[in-house]
Amino acid sequence: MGRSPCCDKVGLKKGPWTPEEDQKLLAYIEEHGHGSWRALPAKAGLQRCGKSCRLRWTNYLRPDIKRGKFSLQEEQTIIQLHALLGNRWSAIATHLPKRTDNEIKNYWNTHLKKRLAKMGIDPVTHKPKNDALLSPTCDGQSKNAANLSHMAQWESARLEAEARLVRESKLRSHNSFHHLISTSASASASLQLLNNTTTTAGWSTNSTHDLDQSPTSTLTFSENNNNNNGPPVISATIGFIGSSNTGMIKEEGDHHHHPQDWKGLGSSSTTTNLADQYKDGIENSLSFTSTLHDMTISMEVAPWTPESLRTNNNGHVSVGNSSMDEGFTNLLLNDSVDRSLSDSCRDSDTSGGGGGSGCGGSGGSDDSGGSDYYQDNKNYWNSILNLVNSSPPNSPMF
DNA sequence: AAGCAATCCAACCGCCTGATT
DNA sequence: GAATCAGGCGGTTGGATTGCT
Repeated sequence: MGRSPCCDKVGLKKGPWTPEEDQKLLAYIEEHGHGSWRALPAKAGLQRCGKSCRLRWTNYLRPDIKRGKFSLQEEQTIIQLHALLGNRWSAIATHLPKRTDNEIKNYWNTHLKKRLAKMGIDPVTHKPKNDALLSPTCDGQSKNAANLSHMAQWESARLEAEARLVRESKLRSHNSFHHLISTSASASASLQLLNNTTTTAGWSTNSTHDLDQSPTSTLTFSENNNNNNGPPVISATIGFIGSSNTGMIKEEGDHHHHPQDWKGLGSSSTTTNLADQYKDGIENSLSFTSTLHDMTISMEVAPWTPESLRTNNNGHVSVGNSSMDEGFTNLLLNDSVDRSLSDSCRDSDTSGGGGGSGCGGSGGSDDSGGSDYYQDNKNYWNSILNLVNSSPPNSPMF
C-alpha cells in the first residue's frame, strides 16, 4: 500500500491560486465537467495536482457557494448538529446549503468553539465543563446531562444504522420513488458494546414491513418511580420501523453495555455492527433503563420534503420547530448571557429557568429548577432531533 | 506610525474508504 | 486477497488582515 502524494510531483505549483488559474479551472469545468481530477490539470493547462484543483473548485470556485457571514440560524444549525455529529463537517455541511465543510469547520474553530468555551461549555461534549465540580445537590443534573448526551450519541448511532437500513432497502428495490425517502449515504455505525452495569439493551423484532412505509422511529421515556427513595427510573422504549422486505431476527445478549461507548468505533474488527444487523431488513425495538426524569422524544425519519424545511430569504435551511428558539442553544448564541453554569446551579432558587442550562435535577431539593433543566435539555435535544428529521435524502450524515 | 498579538481562512497534508485491477 | 487508484474527509498550517497598545 501507500503511494506518494499527488502534489509531490516536481514542477507542480502549490500555494494560493492566481486569478488566471481560477479562470482556467473554471472554464475547463464549465465546458467539460471535472471528470477525473487527476487528469484535469493537464487537460486544463494547470501546473497543479488534481487534489488541489478539486479543493479549489469545491471550496471556492463552485458557483453555488454562499460566502460571507453566517446567519443566526446557520449558527444554531451548526451548533446543534455538532452536538449530535461531532466534527463531521461534511455531514453538517449538507444541512447548510451553499456552505462548504471547510468554511463551516473554520467558522466553528474560530467563532463557535470559543463562544461555547467562554460559556463554560465543553465544545466537544456540549456539556458544562464543570460537571465534575458540581456540588452534591447537582449530582442529579450531572448524571442527567450525561445521560442526555448518551442518548444523543446512541440516537446518532441508531439513526446511522437506520439510514443504512433504508439505503440498502432502497438498493434492493427497483422503485425509484424510494430514492426520495432513503439516504444514499454510507453508514458505518458500528456499535461496540462495552461493559456497563446501568444500561441494558436488547434487540427484538416482531414484524416485517412494506417498502412503501417510511422509516419511523419513536423514542419514549416514561417515569417509573417505584422507588421512593431513589431517583426516578426511566424505562425507555425506542421503536424502529424501518423499510424492510425480509424476515426478522432476534438478538439477545450484549446486555449491560453502554451506549456512550457505541459511537465512533466502526473500524474495529471486534465490534458488533448494528448496521449489519439491519442489513437483512429488520424492525428493531430496543429498551433500556436509565435514571432520567420523564421525557418523551418522538421522531420520524421522514422523507425530505419542502414542507419539512423553512427557508429564509438567504435560502438556507432552518428548523421548523419553535423550540429552536428556546433553551440551551439560544443561551449559547446569546453573547449577552454569560453566567456560569455552576453559578446558576448555586442560584437555582432564583434562576427562573431562563436559558436552559440551569441547574436542578432529580437529586436536588429545588423542583422548579430541576424541571426547567429537564425542559430545556429536552428542547435542546428535541431541536437536534428535529433537525435530523429534516435531513435531506442524500445526506451523508449517518 | 510602528510593533505586536489575535484572528481569519485558503490551502495543504495525511489518512481513510470504496472501487478497480 | 493484495496492490493500486481516486476521491473524500478532518486536522493543521501559514500568510494576510485586523485590532490593540
